[in-house]
Amino acid sequence: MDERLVEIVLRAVDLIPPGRVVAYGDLGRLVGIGPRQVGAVMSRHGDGTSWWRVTDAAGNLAPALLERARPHWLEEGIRVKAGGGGCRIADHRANLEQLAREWETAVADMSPGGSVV
DNA sequence: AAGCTGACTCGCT
DNA sequence: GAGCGAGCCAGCT
Repeated sequence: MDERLVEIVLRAVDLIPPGRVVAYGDLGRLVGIGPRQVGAVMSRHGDGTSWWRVTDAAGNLAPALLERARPHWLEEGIRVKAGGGGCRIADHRANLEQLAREWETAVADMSPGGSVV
């Protein structure tokens, strides 16, 4: 796992606006890696970012994380599914095009001249 | 080197 | 909508 890749992933997470959510897969497609790799990065370096804005395609998270994420969701006005599951990602999915744009800018800013992905 | 594991996703039932 | 299986990529034993 390239540290550089880790950074651009974390940048992408930071760009997700409060009250918005994206799926691992979306993030993965954005930066050019697989969904599980996004999860792997988050697992190792997720602390220090708004990791609760990244869920699986169904709006769920690993059980342990669900507990910690819920307060954040409530605070940001992200609706959660009845039954204590995850959040309603379908109602809060971030604008991926806009996210992609901002992400490119952020990455370009952090690494002038380097080749990404 | 072979196998297991995981903060995933998709198609089928 | 929920349960299952297969595909997926990296990292660790």
